[in-house]
Amino acid sequence: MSETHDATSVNHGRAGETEEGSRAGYPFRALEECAQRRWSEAHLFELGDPMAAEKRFYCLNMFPYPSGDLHVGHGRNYILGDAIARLKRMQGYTVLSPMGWDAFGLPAENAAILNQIHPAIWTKRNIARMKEQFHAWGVGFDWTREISSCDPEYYRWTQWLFLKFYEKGLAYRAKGAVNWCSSCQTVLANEQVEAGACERCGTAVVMRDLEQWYFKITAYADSLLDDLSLLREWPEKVRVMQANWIGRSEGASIRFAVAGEAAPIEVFTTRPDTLLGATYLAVAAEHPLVVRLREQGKLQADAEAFLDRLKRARVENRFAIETEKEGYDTGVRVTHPLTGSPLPVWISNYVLMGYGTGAIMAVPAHDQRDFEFATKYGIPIVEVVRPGSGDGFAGSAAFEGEGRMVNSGSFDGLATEEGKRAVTDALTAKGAGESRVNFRLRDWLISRQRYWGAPIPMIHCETCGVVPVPEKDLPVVLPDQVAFKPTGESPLVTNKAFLNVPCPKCSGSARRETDTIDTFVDSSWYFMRFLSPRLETAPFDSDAVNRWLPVNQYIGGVEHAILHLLYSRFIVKVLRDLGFISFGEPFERLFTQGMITKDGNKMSKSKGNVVAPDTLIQRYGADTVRLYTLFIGPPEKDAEWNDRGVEGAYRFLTRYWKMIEDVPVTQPVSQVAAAPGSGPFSIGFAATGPARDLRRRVHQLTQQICDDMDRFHLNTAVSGLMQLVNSVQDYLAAGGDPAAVEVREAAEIATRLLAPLAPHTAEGAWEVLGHTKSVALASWPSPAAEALESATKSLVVQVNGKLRAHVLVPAGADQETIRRTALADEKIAMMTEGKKVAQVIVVPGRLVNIVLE
RNA sequence: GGGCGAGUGGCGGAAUUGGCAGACGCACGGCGCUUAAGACGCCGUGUCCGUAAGGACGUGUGGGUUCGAUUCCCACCUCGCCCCCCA
Repeated sequence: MSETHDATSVNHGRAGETEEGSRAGYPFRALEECAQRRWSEAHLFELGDPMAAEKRFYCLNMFPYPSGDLHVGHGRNYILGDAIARLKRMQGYTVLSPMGWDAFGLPAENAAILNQIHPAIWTKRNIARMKEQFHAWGVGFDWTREISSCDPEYYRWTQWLFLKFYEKGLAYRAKGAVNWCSSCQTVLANEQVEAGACERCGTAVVMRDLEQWYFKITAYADSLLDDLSLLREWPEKVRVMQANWIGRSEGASIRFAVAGEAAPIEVFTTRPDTLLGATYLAVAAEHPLVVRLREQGKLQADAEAFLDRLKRARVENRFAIETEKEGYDTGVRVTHPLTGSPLPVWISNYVLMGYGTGAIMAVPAHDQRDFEFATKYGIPIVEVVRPGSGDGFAGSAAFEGEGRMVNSGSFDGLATEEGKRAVTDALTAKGAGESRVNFRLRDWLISRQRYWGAPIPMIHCETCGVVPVPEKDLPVVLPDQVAFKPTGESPLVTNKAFLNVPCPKCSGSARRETDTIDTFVDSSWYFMRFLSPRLETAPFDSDAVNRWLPVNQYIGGVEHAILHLLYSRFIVKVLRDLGFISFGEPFERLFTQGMITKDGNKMSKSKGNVVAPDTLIQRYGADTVRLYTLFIGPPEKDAEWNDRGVEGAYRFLTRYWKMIEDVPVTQPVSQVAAAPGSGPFSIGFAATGPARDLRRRVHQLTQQICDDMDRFHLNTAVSGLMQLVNSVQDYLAAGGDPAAVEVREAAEIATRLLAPLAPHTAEGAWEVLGHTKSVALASWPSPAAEALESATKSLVVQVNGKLRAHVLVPAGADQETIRRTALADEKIAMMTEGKKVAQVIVVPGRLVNIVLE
């Protein structure tokens, strides 16, 4: 800690030296420079040896994609995290608050294509710019631990992760349907598809089958779902979203034998009890049966036209509320597993290949979609469930409720739950099905035909097949020299030196995998790398990681509620099962902050409503921007930015600074109070009078602000601080003694409470108050019990629930005293005169309610 | 269609467990300071009636529970977000 610095530095230059000569204010610029120099010299934000820390707090903001300029909406995230980190530090924790860059990704590559600038240079430039902005905000990260996912020393371990997954059979290669733009000749992420068209060129996107790499996240579906219950300190909303995404449902798997085919059609249903009501099967256009029929030329000519139309419509209508159901009878017949009767197989657009098996048994009487389809195409409808009371299937709509089975032979009379079991048992006995749990979650497609990502560390050998790159050869370095113009293959194909390598197994000629790893993999483990960012022998130091994780507080946008947070949980679980770490969840407490809007819209460059922090910081100072950002509303909710509101925050800081300057410089209260033998009152706090009232008020507000901070109610913590400063001003305006020790104490408490929120100003104020150590390391205040004490208590008196009077009673008065005092009140006595009092409710410490008959 | 939120002054919002609705700030109005403007300071500011004292009403709508409801329950309306033919 630096103890020697120029104590007068912050007093130079009073306000007003900004562009607006008339503006009163405070010397925020000098304060910022002084405070930031001080933090940096003291290495305040640096963790040092992670194993040395006893009381630990890992506070993490989601690392950003370095897209360039940050706006005030981004700032909210980091200011919030910084405030929490600073709070925890003052509360005595050793805090780890690192920052890094999710630096691989598409925008860099698009910039390369558009502006002829290499993604690496573009990314580096943006990182430098954003780092400057973090500094300008006074956000304190441990920059000695900075990481960037596009550095070979980082992505080497992303590749290592891939190899470990591959070894355990959790990474595999398979054919899959992907979004394809025929004009750009490239695969698109779902996010890049806008209204069915390529976001860049507007060409209609089509689905195309490609060999892709997958991570087997479905193997962890159960534990990802079950462990959500351990995440008590996550927002309910996020847990629900993840549970829905995983989408567990119980039912049965049923196989229908296909006439003339060896492979049966397998369907999943949650209502096996309705099996006897099934009158047809429907399959998705991409279903293997359809593919097979096409290959064998068994489809009529009009079928091709139908499939083509479906495919196009699927893409175009992906955002439509409801699409008209369409079908095509394949002519194929399957056998009902229980009755043996033939059922037609239709292709329909309402069956999705991405869910279940891509085939359904259709029960028109008991599923609305099937009902609409059967009605349209004249397919028979058979009622098999009848409710105990109320209306069942009536012919105008499907009945989807529960009841007793009918028209189902020996199953008739069974209730829905019994029926499900009985039918499933019958199927199992025949070898035509069994009970089954189905998940909506699909395996994670991680290959990208893109340049700016970590190369998948695999080699394709003509003789040995797919061979992993040996661990010792990592990283597989991404070459600089490639052609960026999209061709349908990864740009890496264009670099022959990269592409052609000897096979690690047989040394024969082989080709590198040219796809890169989805950047979501990069960001699924970075929080562990921060503990040992330069380690060259492993992705992370297991001891340090086991000591510091799970992350105590994770902060980020709710838009990551599903993918990033689910993937991170998955990777952590796998690493635990592989024995690398000892914990199974990455983030103990999650906070998802709301968006900042402007004119009712999300801030974005395209909308032109971005509020840049730079000019605001220039004009009002970083602390004003920080304070307003926190004051704008509850951090978890969206909030509307209002430039006028910034003025209010500035005015407050100016008033606060004036208060600090007006406090006579004597010894700091904390030092006097720490003198031997001095009790709380021995340094001269008044026992009664305005100074006593001020002190009580200050400590009440301290209590409120401490609670608010702990509960993330930073908006009300700011308002509490405003009230604290106001109460000192009111005291002085009423003729209170500025030299009173209560004023000094208030100034000191206010400064420490302000330190996490407006750190530069608080740092300077602390110095003005005569302290030599940084306020960032001062102890967090707590209210003094004796300061909160009061001889009397004001209670509310209601008559019939309506506020009528206030009465003053001695603190701790018993119910009878309170009751008598209330009834004796002049106004209350008038109101109750001549009326019968039916009841008197006394809530000690709060109110009295007199109920008249 | 399903899930999750949210509806409080002119605006952002406050109200730990059911207990003084509108804290704090913005904006606005008045006054002071100023030649003036700005900045700053003081006062006022939910609606209606009233000169005032005071009173009535009031947290999306309707009902309920309660001595007491912004808070709990039921129904409805509106808005936002997410997943969307999930079998």
